[in-house]
Amino acid sequence: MEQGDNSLRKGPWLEEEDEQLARLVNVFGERKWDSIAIISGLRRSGKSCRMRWLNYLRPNLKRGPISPEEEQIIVQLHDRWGNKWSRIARSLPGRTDNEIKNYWRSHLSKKATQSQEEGNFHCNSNASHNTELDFPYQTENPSNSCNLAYCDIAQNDGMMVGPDQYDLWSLVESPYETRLYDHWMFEISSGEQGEPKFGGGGCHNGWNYSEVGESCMLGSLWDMS
DNA sequence: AAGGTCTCCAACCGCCTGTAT
DNA sequence: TATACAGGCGGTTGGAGACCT
Repeated sequence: MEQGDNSLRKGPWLEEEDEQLARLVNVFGERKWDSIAIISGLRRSGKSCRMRWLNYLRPNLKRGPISPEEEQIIVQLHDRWGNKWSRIARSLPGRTDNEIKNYWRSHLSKKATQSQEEGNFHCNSNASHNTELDFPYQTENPSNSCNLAYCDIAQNDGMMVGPDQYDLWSLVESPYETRLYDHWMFEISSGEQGEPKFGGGGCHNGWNYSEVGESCMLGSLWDMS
């Protein structure tokens, strides 16, 4: 599908293209995709570069089949949010929205249709109140009411990690991170028990949380510093 | 073994939103 | 405030491999 010298390349990525893109992203970060596309000399669109990075090259991506636990989470969150794949993906570190979308279409949509016809496919009350299913990254320590919001922030910054893998305090080591941390702690402490400050927040099993990630993203905070 | 069909998934497309000027 | 541009998102497509007849 290549034409003249000025035409953009399409189709599968070559190994050399992947390497070149990864180099550029490591230098410039996950932003300015059009610029990265031009500088790289890959003759790919910025969108194509972004897609390739997010869905394939990004570190910490999980490979391999979706586990039954992940499937359960997908089903549950889809039941709650519908086709909000990127939002669902935020709850599954290492999985991409594209991957989840594909998995849903190929594995779960039929199941859902069948079960709905049988009247038993729905987020049942047991599942919807199961903290582990709702919030898979909750740690063993319930005294830390920040886990959920913290996890969401990490994912919004493209760091696909859970609290058990990530050093919470490393967030406060640079100026912008300090602002993020201050903002985050403020939002957390502003939420009242059982009364979420943001739409996605709430109180589960005595835990208080708010989905700070939706209103406080690192990208915008960078610009504040 | 060969041809047809199905499944999966990487990649593209177009629309929408947010941000910069 | 208006406009242009970049990025994000969900829907769709096309190709490769698996499976079936």
